[in-house]
Amino acid sequence: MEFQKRVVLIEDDRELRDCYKLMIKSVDKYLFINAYDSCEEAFANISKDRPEIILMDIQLSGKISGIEGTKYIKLKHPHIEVVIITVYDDSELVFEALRAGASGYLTKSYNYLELVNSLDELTKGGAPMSAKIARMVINNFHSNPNSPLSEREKDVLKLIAEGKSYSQIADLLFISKETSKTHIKNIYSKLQVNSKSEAIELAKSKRYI
Amino acid sequence: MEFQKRVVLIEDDRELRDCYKLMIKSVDKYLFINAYDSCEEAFANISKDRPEIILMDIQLSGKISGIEGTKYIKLKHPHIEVVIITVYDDSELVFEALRAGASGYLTKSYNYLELVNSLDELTKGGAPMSAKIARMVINNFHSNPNSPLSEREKDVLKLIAEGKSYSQIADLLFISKETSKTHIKNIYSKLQVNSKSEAIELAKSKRYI
DNA sequence: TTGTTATACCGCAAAATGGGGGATATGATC
DNA sequence: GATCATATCCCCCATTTTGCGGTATAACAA
Repeated sequence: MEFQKRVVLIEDDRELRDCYKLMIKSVDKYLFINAYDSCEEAFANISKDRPEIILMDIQLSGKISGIEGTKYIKLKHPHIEVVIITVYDDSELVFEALRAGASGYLTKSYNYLELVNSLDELTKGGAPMSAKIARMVINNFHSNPNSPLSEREKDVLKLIAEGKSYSQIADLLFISKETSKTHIKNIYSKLQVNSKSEAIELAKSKRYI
Repeated sequence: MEFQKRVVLIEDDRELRDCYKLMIKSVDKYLFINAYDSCEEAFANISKDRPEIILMDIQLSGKISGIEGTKYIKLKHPHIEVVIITVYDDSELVFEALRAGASGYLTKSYNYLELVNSLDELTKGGAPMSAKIARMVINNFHSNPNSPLSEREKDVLKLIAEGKSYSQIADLLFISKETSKTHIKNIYSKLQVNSKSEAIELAKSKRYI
């Protein structure tokens, strides 16, 4: 049937693989094409399988990790939606997977409804995420409301972080070069640092900007 | 009842206000405290109301916008969870709201289940988002797989964007200063620019890094 | 009244930058 | 086997930037 979404699964745990397979097969909207236990195998068959959605485990026994695999897929077949399924919710791993091009990130569960809802979310243009992941992703945006920097100083520091020089900042903010230098001196003194890189590092780690 | 979450609504459309009020009142888990049509009024009563969740419209008739209001709340009462409810899904507005400290972002709907599910998501530590918003947020992470830069060059450019000097980059990557200069020269030539700021600007706008 | 913010100026020595040149070694790709 | 991309390293040089030391004014808030 043409309206069905073609789904491929990459997961090296046999039990989980069978479980997901059953869940997907039971829904009309999705057409379960194949399951592989490594990216290598999946990629060898990708032209034949023509998946629209790939469910990808992140820790795989093969040479290619789920993150590397995601990068490869988005490079060669950008229209394919990759959803990560994993037990790991380490923040760096999550953000790496998203940077690699994943369209969703689910922490493993045998819950039937959760998986099907996630596929539905994806199909209607969403980005399925488990609750904890969603919070991590949102928190990534939050800036610290207790920044010691004034609004103007934040403006200046943001431009510093974009690689602008004092003179460029002056031009962009319609102030003199000396004023941008003064702002930067004040920023350094507030943050107790004495170079651009330290200021950027501290401000980013504490989310002052 | 102590287990109930205290909810305050800030919304200046009377019809929507009544609608949300009814929805929230109908669920045992949530205690509808009050509805206001401006941040000013809500803030005047915040110590009395002691809300744990604030549902906030983004375009308000008062002087304080929903985004300003969110900033204020997260500054003075960081434990309060703010969820934005709005008709607008302009990407800059969404990201501004999230940077301001919002824990969720819902595009308005009179759908009962959607609202209650969202509050439940929030309560269990998630970040409720409408499908389209979730995708916008995730897309914000995606890096361009067609970057002309090599992995090493990306490493170098990322450090440039952190304000590091050639010598600092050399130390961090365990290469000589001359090598970092060579990488940067190659980056400039690939991106057709000739300064740090141009390289950062172009690379960020095209998501090369 | 004191403090913060935003603006502006001067001088100076050290550091960084951007451009020019050239070099070697390792892979992959053709 | 030739070519290309990548990653590493070196030299020179003029110009700009940076960081630090000052000082100063005007607005506004606590």
